[in-house]
Amino acid sequence: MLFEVIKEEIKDLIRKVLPYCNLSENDIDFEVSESPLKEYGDFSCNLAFLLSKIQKKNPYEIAKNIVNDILPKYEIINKNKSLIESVSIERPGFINFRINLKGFLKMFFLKIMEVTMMPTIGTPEDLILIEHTSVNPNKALHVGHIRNAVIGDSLYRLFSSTRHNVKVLNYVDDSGLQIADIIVAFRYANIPIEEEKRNSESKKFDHYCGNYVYVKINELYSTRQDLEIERKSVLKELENPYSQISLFTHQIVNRILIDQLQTCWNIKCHYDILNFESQIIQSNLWESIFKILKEKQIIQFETTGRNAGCWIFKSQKEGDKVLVRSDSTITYFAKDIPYAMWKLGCIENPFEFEIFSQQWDNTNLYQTKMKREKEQSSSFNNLINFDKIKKVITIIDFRQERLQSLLLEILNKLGIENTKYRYLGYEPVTLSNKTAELLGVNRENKKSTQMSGRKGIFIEADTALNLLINKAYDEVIKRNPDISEKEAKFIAKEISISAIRYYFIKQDMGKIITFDINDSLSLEGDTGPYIQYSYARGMRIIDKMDYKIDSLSGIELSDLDLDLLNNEIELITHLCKFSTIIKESAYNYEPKLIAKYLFKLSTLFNNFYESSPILKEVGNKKTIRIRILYSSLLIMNHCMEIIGITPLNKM
RNA sequence: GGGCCCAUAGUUCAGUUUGGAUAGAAUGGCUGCCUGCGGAGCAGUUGGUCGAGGGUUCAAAUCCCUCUGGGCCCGCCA
Repeated sequence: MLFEVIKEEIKDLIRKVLPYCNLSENDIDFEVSESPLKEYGDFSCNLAFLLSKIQKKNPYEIAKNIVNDILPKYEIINKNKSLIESVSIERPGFINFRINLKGFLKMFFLKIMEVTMMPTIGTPEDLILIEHTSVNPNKALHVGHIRNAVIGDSLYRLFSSTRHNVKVLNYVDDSGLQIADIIVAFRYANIPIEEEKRNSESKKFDHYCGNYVYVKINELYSTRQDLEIERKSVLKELENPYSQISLFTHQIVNRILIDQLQTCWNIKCHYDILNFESQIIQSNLWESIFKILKEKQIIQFETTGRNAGCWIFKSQKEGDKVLVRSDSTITYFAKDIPYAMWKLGCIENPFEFEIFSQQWDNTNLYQTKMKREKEQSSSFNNLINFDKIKKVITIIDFRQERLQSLLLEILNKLGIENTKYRYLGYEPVTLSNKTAELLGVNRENKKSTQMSGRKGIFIEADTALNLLINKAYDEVIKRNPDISEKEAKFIAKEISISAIRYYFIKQDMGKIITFDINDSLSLEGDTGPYIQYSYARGMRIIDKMDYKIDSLSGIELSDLDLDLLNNEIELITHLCKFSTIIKESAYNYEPKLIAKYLFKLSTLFNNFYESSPILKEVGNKKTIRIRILYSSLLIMNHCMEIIGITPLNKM
């Protein structure tokens, strides 16, 4: 906040210079940025470089002219009121500004409440829908799914804490091929529903289905053609919600889904609504949209060629895409169209909302159900106000990017304003060679290995989390020999959640993450636990303080008191960027910016901790340091909340 | 064949959207620092022709072109 104020002041000053160069504000798009080195002052402006293009003169000469002639001649800097202390020029033509340090620090301590406050960006009126996780309900989540969930959940936290109204959706494909495979396994391949020998530690049904049943049935398909035929019939029967198969499938899906959600809840992900694909099919939304697509001639019936007998969409860029097969069943892609339109609120909502279960944060998780007669209808129907939807964000693997752009193309042709619809793609998580070898995969000359549920090549999310918990538990016991087991377990779990969430959030979404079961699960360095540790150290000081200060209300200080150490100034400067970072992160949908900011903050805080003792300090110096301490912890707390890291007082 | 993404220190990555000054972290290696508010830490040191070549520019890791290497997508699978 403060940071922006200073930047604005410098920009204002530059704007006043412009007329003397025969330019107006609209002619030129100059920039004021932080100087990379202290010797160059605090802020730099690139105006002279831009002018040199227009005036065809040396940028250094132009800068010299501005700083030495124009600024003093017209008394543009008001020394008494300004935070700008001095202006200098540097080759090859930078105009550098040094701010008045004492003035800046005074302002910080005066406005400390504003600096540490979470900025408000949205209004509760703006409804944002975020869809994430959406894992097929036939297996346990693997580490790749965690990336999706953590990105989505952090965005949910980011938008919620900046005062938006956010609802989180989780799409459950309970009528597709993957669940059909599990059903075939149980019904036609004599694979028992209950695991007979519990030789694995896990008792979770999703692990059994993903690790054994799904892999086994895929092996069987290659030798038993009868099973392939059964799969087709299962798929067909799933379209009828009252068939025996559908009812059975419903039970199996629910068991797996609950186990999957348990994993997500374990790492503190929040959801609001489960959207079952079977419900979308039942709603007959597709039929009405199909009709419109035909009427508007957005799709065509193919009579010749390899797609003969299908309804297809001819995309400008992406070629032909089948929506309705020649046997009149609809494709996965086609099902996405009504769902997207429902999310955007441009079709009448056929669903009501029913409680599915409670979740870890004591909120209700709802599921969509077909609307019943009025007198029976659920009381949760205003869960989503479809008129207020401002943004629909879908977090997906980059591999589905093509389908998403096809979807946007169709929405566009339907005349739907598709700027509200935003898909956020991320590159997948692969396994390092060492980790792949542990799973019995041998691929030489490869940098990493793609995970595959079908082939059984994956690291389960629960496995990774449990490994971390054990590792953290050992560390907690080592450091706190007298701790109760219950507390140690609690702390170990919080540490591992922070480690795993931070690990998946800090990296750029456009980069493949190569997961290594040993190297990726670190508790030191640029990690979540490091951040928690810094926070815990800070909290320790507050515990030991002989008196408590009750607020962060601003204080006025004399120049003498503001003789701070470099470490302290650096920390304060960083604190002042807080709201700027939050805004940037929300604007660009980039939670990683907050992770980066938070890590730097922790590092600066640790420096402060090492170099600026508080408890043994006295007088104003102590007051100042306590305020730095409090504001640091407060901002750390805000950022941790967004990443989903629990602040700990002890670890 | 068409399209998208990636390549920066031994390793894992920031920085590329919006060109800017001496390319930053973490980790590993080496060296220090606990009678001090917690050593999951701090300080120091080691380590880089920014995949290659060309172009634009006062200025290129960043923009443009070509090439190389790696990954993904292009199903009547989901």
